[in-house]
Amino acid sequence: MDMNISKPALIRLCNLYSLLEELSLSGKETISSAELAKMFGSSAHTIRKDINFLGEIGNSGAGYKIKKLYAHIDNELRLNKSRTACIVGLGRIGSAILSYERFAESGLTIVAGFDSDINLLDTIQTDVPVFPTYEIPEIVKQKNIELSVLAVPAHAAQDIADRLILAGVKGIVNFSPAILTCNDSRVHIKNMDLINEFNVLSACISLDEQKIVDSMKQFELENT
Amino acid sequence: MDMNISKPALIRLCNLYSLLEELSLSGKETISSAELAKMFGSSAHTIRKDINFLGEIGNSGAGYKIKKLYAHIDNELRLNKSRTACIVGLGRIGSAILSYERFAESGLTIVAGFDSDINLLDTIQTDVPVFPTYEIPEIVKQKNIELSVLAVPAHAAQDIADRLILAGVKGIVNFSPAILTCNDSRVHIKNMDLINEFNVLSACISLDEQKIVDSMKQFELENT
DNA sequence: TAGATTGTTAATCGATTAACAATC
DNA sequence: TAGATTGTTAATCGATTAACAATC
Repeated sequence: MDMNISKPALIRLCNLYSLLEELSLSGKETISSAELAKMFGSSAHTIRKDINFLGEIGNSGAGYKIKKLYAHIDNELRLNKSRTACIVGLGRIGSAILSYERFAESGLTIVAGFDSDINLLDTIQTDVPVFPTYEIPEIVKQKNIELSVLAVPAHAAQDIADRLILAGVKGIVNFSPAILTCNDSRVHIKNMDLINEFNVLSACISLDEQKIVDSMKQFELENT
Repeated sequence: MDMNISKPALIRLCNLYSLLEELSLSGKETISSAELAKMFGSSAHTIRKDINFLGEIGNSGAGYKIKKLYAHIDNELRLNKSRTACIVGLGRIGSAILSYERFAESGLTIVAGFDSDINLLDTIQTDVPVFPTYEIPEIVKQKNIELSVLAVPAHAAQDIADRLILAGVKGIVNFSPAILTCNDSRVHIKNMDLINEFNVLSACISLDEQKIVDSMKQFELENT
């Protein structure tokens, strides 16, 4: 496998993976890059190129065998590898994720929840063991936790992230409004702040609106 | 303003915007592109280029005035524009978002929740008015809803998205596992499926691990 | 075989980085 | 003024798209 796969390509492959999972349940056996492209809103070129990052898969001239391609991506990107994760911050969002059923199907297991509020830890209803935040270093090492969700207030986010990383966490999905950074290239952070995402969408809409206004002005100018 | 701003640049500007909001509260008045880059994990070049997409801001040679830059981004990207949003799917994630306090600070107002389960609508505790899913076309038009969160099961996602778009929604934040597509370039969709994000992180970690294994093999090869 | 479709190289496109003149 | 820092053009880098030969 080519190691220098690009980030966008890697993301597309993970999306493809979940699409193939669905398709394999539908009974369909083979699929062409053109069909996949249509379902994806990308191009057949891109899909073939992405797949080829993972090395030869064969089937040239006859489309991809869905189950074979699925297993190939699974195997090359090690998506089947089971890893353990924790949730830090058990407010509304955090506790919703804590009891998210879909983790079971994926290779991921949530093995711990953390919160700084001891009363909350005492009253929370969950099957997952929960701990006070100060036990992060101990528990993360003990349970060999590699991934974490961060759902704490902005002011606490970077500090908690630093502690998680120090304890050995390699990947963080950050729902808090703080933009986390880490200069260790082996730690991967995905910032997904809802308000920020809405701001991006709102800006896209505003730019579209502006384009319409501009083209109307242009039209007037040409017709006077 | 240059209309052809790139998507990555637009996202960075929205991030910068929320960073500037924090900074303006800290009492600091001026900041250089180099300082911003450090906080961001990007380069000073990129930051200056991004800012210049929005047109002249002045202050050449003396850093950026935090409040002025904040207001400038706000104004040019119309982030201050108040828009209305709805949440479709009031399960754990959806209802957590429904009562997310931070919306109040942003220009966004959640004006409706939707779910197909009538019993749930009857018992849910919230100040936001809730409606059955089949009322989407009516309510979206009536309340002029432009943005939506989608937190429904995968099998329902594309159908609901189509209905939202038909009724006039221009931006969707999709928490469901389905990868939504829409060929209308004026509709903006952000897919943020948690399992998929974890898969991407997991793949990144696996590739890093593979790199280490490979470099060890290389080392052995060179020393035999 | 003929048609369809992949694999892979080449060409284009776009974004980031570098450099430096203009400016405070 | 001198030092610092932006604004903007040019150079590099990387990703996507196109093209076509290889393959089923």
